[in-house]
Amino acid sequence: MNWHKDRQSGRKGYHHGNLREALIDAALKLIGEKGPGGLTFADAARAAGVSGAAPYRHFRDRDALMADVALRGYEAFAQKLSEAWNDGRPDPFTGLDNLGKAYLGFARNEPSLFAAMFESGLVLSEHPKTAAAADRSFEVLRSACEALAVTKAEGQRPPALMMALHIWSLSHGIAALFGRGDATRRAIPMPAEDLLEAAVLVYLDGLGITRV
Amino acid sequence: MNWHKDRQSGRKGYHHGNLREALIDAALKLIGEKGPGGLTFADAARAAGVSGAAPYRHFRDRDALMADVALRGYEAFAQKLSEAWNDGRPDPFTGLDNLGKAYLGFARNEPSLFAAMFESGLVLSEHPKTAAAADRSFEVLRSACEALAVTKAEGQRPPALMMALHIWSLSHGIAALFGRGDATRRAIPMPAEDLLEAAVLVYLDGLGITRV
DNA sequence: TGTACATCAGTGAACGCGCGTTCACTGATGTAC
DNA sequence: TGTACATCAGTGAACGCGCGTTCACTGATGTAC
Repeated sequence: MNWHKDRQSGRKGYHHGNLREALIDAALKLIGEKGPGGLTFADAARAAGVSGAAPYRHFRDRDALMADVALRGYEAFAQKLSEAWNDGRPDPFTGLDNLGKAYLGFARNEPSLFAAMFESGLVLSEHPKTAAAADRSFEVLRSACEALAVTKAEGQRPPALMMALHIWSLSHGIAALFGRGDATRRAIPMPAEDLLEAAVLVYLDGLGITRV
Repeated sequence: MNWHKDRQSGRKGYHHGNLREALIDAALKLIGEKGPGGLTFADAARAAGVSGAAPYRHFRDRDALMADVALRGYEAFAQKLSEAWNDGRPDPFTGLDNLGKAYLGFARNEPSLFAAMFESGLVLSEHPKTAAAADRSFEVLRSACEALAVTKAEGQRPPALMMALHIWSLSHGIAALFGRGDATRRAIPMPAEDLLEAAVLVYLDGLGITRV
């Protein structure tokens, strides 16, 4: 057995084989344990089982590693949101509701990715690939709002961009304040999902968008 | 001159006289420069012009210092919000609008305090005084929502707690995503204040609360 | 008013530690012929 | 099919640095008498 791969460490010997991915995984675990500020290059190397110099073959510095973690985060996020929205099936209202639940679910189930994406102090304009992935996940929300807007007669449609920014802010605020998966969550007397669902219903009502 | 106080350093000689406050000020500056994660005990001591051991006379550890900064933050925040709300004068709608603007203004003008309050990873339940101050600032928002709710006939009034949580989340989401005073802000094609004002109007409309 | 004393805020030197970064190196892999 | 060589991923030792924390200490302040 064990011809090509060391099953214990996941290494092939001198060469790791997949260090880049291993460092990202390690970073994710460290962010989960100590927050985005607790991520160090040395720690990630240790967790991946390589020497402290090895990460320099793959990332310029700690920020580049963080940006890559955030990139994975945004990609997974867009995926989850997209699945939840499901092209507005069975109907846009249900779809948007699922979208909101997916947003909160992501914040709760992937607190490390969420932190890397939104709380690591990354300047997105310095990491274009990460910024593009972030835009793609926002695009899901935006097209959902588009679909809801067109349920209204032309001329009375609210701007979908505004709707999307409103609902994004609402979801994000609830996730950041009340929907976390760690000890920094603030307690409220209801599930975050219910809070969001109620807010979105009231908001859509205010726009005159109601279930048929 | 200079009988009691060294005007240059703000010190009285061997004894600093006001080290606790000086450390909080220093911490605030450091958070502004390097983010909440960039705050170290040693740095704060250096900025306050004392030896590295001196802070231990006033704070158990770095977290205790951070909690005190956040406490000051929440106190200032409650003050600003309260002034903006102005007991619902001239009318609750204007008051709530001003309240929202004050929220965003605080996030923009006091990014260091804002970060200490919401992004430092502080566990509020471990710092009761800070938690109490946070509650007091939320209370301003809650009583504003109460005042708006009672403009509706009894029996049709939305629960003020829910309203307050919704508007808080919305304000917080907009502040965190689009309303920052630093490079981590995401660009949108409108002022954050306008975005929030529009959202609150739509939301109140959805609750059937409209200006008379 | 003066003096002796208790209190306590801040000193500065010391310690161990972990981080970031560089460097010449070594060993595995793939490929040209 | 075999061999020589280029490539390059990862090593491990080294460096300077700054942090957290402890310690016996010192000097300023206030107060009891």
